[in-house]
Amino acid sequence: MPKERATTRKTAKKDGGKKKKDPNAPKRGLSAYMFFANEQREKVREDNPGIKFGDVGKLLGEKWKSLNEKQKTPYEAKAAADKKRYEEEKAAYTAGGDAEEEEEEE
DNA sequence: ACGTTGATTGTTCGT
DNA sequence: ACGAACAATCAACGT
Repeated sequence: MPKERATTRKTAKKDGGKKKKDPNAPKRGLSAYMFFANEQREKVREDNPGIKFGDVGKLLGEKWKSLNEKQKTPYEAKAAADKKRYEEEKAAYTAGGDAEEEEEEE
């Protein structure tokens, strides 16, 4: 079973991240929801003037799933495109090794 | 080979 | 600035 998610990951930790697994930290790409929210956020709020995050968030989630695969397609497509972006970092991250320039000193 | 985990992404709103 | 519900992700790692 899935573990409970309290949604409290560490966002934007301190710069002095000391315990990171990825040396280059190839942040993954966005998620379909991210794109979906990017477009719906306006619409949702527009339909619910005065609505707050708590409601918008739930509203968004409901609609998100309400979409047909076809409707999510554009979002998924972006997600995939974004993932591709990440793929790049990951590639460099994996390729990295010794012949890679890296200026990260503190 | 398979499964788990962890890390991450963006929105809104308020404090 | 960040935290929290909302959802996806999915790549790397471990066994």
